[in-house]
Amino acid sequence: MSSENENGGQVTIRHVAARAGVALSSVSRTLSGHPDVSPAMRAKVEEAVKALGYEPDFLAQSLRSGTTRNIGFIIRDIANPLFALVARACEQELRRNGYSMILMNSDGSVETESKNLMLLRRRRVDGVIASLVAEDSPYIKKTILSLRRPLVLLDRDMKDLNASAVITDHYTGVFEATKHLLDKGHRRIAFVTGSENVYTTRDRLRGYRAAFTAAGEEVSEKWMALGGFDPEYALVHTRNFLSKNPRPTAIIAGGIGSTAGSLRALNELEIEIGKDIAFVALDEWPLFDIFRPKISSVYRDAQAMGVEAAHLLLEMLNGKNPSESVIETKFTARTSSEGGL
Amino acid sequence: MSSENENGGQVTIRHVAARAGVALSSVSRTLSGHPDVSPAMRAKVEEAVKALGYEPDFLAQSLRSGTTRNIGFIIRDIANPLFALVARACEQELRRNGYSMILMNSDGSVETESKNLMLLRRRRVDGVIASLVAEDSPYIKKTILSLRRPLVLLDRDMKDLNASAVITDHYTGVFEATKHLLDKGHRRIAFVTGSENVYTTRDRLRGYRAAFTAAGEEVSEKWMALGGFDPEYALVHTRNFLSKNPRPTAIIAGGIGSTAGSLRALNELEIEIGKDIAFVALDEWPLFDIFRPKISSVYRDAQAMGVEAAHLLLEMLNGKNPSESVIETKFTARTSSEGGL
DNA sequence: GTGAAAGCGCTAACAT
DNA sequence: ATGTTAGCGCTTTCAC
Repeated sequence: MSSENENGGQVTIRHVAARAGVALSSVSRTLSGHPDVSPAMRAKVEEAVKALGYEPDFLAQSLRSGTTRNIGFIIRDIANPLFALVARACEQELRRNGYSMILMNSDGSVETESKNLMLLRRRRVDGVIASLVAEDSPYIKKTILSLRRPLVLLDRDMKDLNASAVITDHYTGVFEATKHLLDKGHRRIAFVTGSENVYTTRDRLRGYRAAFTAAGEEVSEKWMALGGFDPEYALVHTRNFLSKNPRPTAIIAGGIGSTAGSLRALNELEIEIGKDIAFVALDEWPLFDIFRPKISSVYRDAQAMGVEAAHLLLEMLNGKNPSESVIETKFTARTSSEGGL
Repeated sequence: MSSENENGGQVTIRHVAARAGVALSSVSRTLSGHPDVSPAMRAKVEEAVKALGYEPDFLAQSLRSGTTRNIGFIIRDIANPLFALVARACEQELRRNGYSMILMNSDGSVETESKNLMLLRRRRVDGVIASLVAEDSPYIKKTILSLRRPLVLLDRDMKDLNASAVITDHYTGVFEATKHLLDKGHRRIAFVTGSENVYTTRDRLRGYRAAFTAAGEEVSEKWMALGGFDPEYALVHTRNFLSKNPRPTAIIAGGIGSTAGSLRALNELEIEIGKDIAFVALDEWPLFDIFRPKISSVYRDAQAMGVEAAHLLLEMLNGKNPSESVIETKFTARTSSEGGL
């Protein structure tokens, strides 16, 4: 089973050829399933391979073929449970197709993200799947263009990139959630999430605004805090909203980090969701189903995102043109969106 | 910035040498900071590198040097929030030291895990960090021995492996948790978690048993369900325990998956933790702090585990001998461990 | 201080 | 059907 001989040195195709008493190329042909190989040759080579525990060197094969069967996967933070689900499904699907995943966190920094992309380029990955920190950095755009490898974006919308994308239909879910609140009579509906330099926020915002318009109500910038996906940002701004008079009667938190921050602020101030204030979370998290009170949410299938991303990339690796795949969202009203009025 | 010329072909050290009018080896020397390089040479080479956007090929360097600066990271499931924290911290730390992480999920299968290890070997990773599915598979052990690369185990205890390990002192935390319950008067304390073929469970069980012994009480196998870390297993066995008469007055769930399953069963039966039954969770999860009622827990610092794992591996890569690093645990009593009697 | 050449492990084109 | 050879992009002797 070992691919190293007793000397500690690696067993190469050379050793196999020597032991079998044949040429290097014959070993290579046999192993790669070339048609022109006699049964006698096959037997000799297979014996030697087994006896020596030979194992082809992926590195050497890569240098030769120009293809590594490695895929770069860049996200802001693998500890975000949504990304973790995407990553798991994606890795499984890539693995089934003979690819490995190089994981890199961009830590919310455009600079780190850019460095990661450049490193993946130097590592000659066959493709990249990425959830970019921001869409509006010319620096990132330049780095991406220099990749010259198939790219799949996760929930990002950028022009002139020749990339595929898995995008979420946030609009529908957020529209329904906002409409639900408006129908109940809420008017001061705070919206706390990351900034508009990612499609995720823009599409959610579109749904939020559209629901107000459909209800014949004015939407106010005053109740929007669109500055960061991290819990700290949501904590600070939720706190701030709640100190106002009058304060919001409902809160929509976009993403798991924002939800965590918002709920922390509410806890701190001993404001009960589903009673003192209505609350809706966009995206769900582990043990979501046993959280009490039950949280009204806009759900999306993160696993499907991962599988789709892998498929889109595999298609491009097979020469197909870039394309888009849309993941749907579903709003479900539960206890947390009651009360508040 | 691009490392490809207008022909779409890769820019190699050859092109740089040609443009600078020098030998290949001189370019290599200049770029690798060799001392014997004249300022004139340096200038010529640097000009050519910049003009052509040359970027050394990691693959070719790897083949030459025999070192890839890639680390394999194998876990059961990246979507487990604890592993996700470990992975994030580990990736950051490896990246800071010039290494990349190849992520593989073993999906709870010894066979997948073994295949993953063999693939990492073929990919010539410089080292492996792994949280193995089981310690008692001779097949896995054989595969690991054939790796012949530095290995760091996460919360696993295996002999004759020449591996480093980050292990958790579950004993202390679980002892305190069990003692806390015993002190309150609980005697039927159910313990639901994964099987004893991993150190994690064995060390927790040791703490559980020791607390009973210290209290002069007998521990009963009847209240142990040590068969799987997945929520389904915990769901089924918690349900089963609760159908007994008399039923347990307290439950300890080991791991996030088990906790999820147990809590689901309790919800289903409308048994309130902290009131109808006492509950302790081993390990915490995202939004744990805002979960209500507040859950009594045994906490460990997952980020520290990731950082430690990276450090232990880097040390071995620097020729040091394998060693162990211990992560402490801390029991905190909260609302959920009240009631039940 | 610089260049020429060998070779890391592999595959494919070209012989025979 | 099998062997010989060149070369993927790089670094490192070894000459000069």
